[in-house]
Amino acid sequence: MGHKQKETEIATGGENNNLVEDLNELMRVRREKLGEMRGRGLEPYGGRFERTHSARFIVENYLALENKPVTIAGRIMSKRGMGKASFAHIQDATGQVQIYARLNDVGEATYDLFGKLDIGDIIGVEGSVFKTRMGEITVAVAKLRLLSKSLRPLPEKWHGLRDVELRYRQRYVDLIVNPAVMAVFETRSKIVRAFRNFLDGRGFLEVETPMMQVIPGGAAARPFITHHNALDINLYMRIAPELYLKRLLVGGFEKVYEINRNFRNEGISTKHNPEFTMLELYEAYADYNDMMNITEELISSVAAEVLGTTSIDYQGTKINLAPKWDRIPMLEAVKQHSGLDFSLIKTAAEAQTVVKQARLGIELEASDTRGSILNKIFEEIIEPKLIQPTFITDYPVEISPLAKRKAEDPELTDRFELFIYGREMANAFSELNDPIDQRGRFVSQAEKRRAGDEEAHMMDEDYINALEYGMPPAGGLGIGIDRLVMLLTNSYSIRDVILFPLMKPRD
RNA sequence: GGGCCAUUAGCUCAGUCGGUAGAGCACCUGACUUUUAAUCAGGGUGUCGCUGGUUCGAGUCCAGCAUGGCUCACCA
Repeated sequence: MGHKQKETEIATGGENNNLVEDLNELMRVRREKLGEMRGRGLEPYGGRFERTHSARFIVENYLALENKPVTIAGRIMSKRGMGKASFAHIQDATGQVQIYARLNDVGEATYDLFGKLDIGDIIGVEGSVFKTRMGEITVAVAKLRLLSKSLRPLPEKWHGLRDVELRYRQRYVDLIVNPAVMAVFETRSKIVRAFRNFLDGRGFLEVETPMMQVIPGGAAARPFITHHNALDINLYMRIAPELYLKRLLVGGFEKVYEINRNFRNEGISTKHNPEFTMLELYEAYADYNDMMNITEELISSVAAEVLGTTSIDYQGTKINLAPKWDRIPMLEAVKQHSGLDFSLIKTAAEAQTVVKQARLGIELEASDTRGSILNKIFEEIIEPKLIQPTFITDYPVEISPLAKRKAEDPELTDRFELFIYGREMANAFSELNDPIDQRGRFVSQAEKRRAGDEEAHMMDEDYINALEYGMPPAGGLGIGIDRLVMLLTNSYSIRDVILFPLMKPRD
């Protein structure tokens, strides 16, 4: 292997690059070509390049462009040399187009350069549009410029990059060789834009609230901790923007929303990434019924706008997103599916006994309350069955510390969650605006915390302070953007809709 | 964190009973002036994830570790 290293040293191209790297044959050859080009006065990393057309535009507008000059740029994705003429495909953001170089047309210097080009190199091409004998729309090269020399070989041309670990770790390669991946992220962008358009059109104001918080509130989750050096204090990455957005309602904003990242220090799975994107919106003088209506309209209209249909296929299951969606109170859903009538159960002790007798296979803890037991039954036996969009309403107060109690039953709240394909897609409620009740809820959460529940809410005195000034009654809604994008792009894993999902570092 | 599975060339993958490393693409050399997974002739480019162990001999068997996937737990 000694001789290989010596060659590598020679092959590194720049005069001031004396690094001896352990390069394989493929990379060594590319560096040699780089050095050779520099030696002939050709700069392999070009600058500004003005294009007149995109690949797709040329392919879709052949009649108008036949024999017309075009200037395009992109990455070489395939190459076929035939002696004194050569073909290649170049790819830009819109797709691929074939290019054709003929020795007689371009001259020896350019043809030689064309021959030296590798798959992966980025080039600019000036030429005219024609159709080959086989009928493929092609740009006949007149001038050629190397814009970026690629030093690493791309994955194979028809299997592409399959190794999921490499795909996530080196998303840039995934995007180059797997067009479907780029399409997913284009759709994601369209979905988010459609959300904003919808809300802006209804008079909502987009705002930004702190990502770094002194008290991480608004959800039950373990936060990430970080440190501010100058202040010498620990801060938490937010688990939700909720309490800040509601402070804005106190301040007088009446319709606000935020689409941004939340961070939760919990497990990673096909449905969980430590950072994920949430839409939260708040509307003063509205309630959770208004939130159900807006959820239906938002999701169905975004699907119609981005996908052109409200009837989608997710992992082989047909899902109909057209309104209206079922609205079922949790008590009723539990009664239907388990036969247990919680309206007759008044205490935690009764609930414990009844659930054990029913042999539902649900594990309970001594600390479980009537409401948390009800929720466990729901999550265990009903949630997975909610394939078509379904609102489950009226959640127990114990697991809803920020939601308004139902007027008819103070043990329940004016809250719903939306389920599609057995997954929670949205969570919303009539916001609790009674500062005294809110303080009581925080106090009982703080007790849970003391008892070891790391996910229980923390007391937030400033939030209580805000409520004491008076918050208008309001409806609030949260939608998990990543999960919605998964649904609308038929993606199996959340990692397929997040450009750079968190991966454990190598080594 | 538990269980199961995977890790071999740049990529996609074979590798039998433990006997000293294979294919396709890519790449290199040559031929070819409208090709289409271009074709034809020739060339194998490797720390078999890592560390130990068993063995005359380990890609293969055993143990530990690492990374990833699935799954359960936790969550959105």
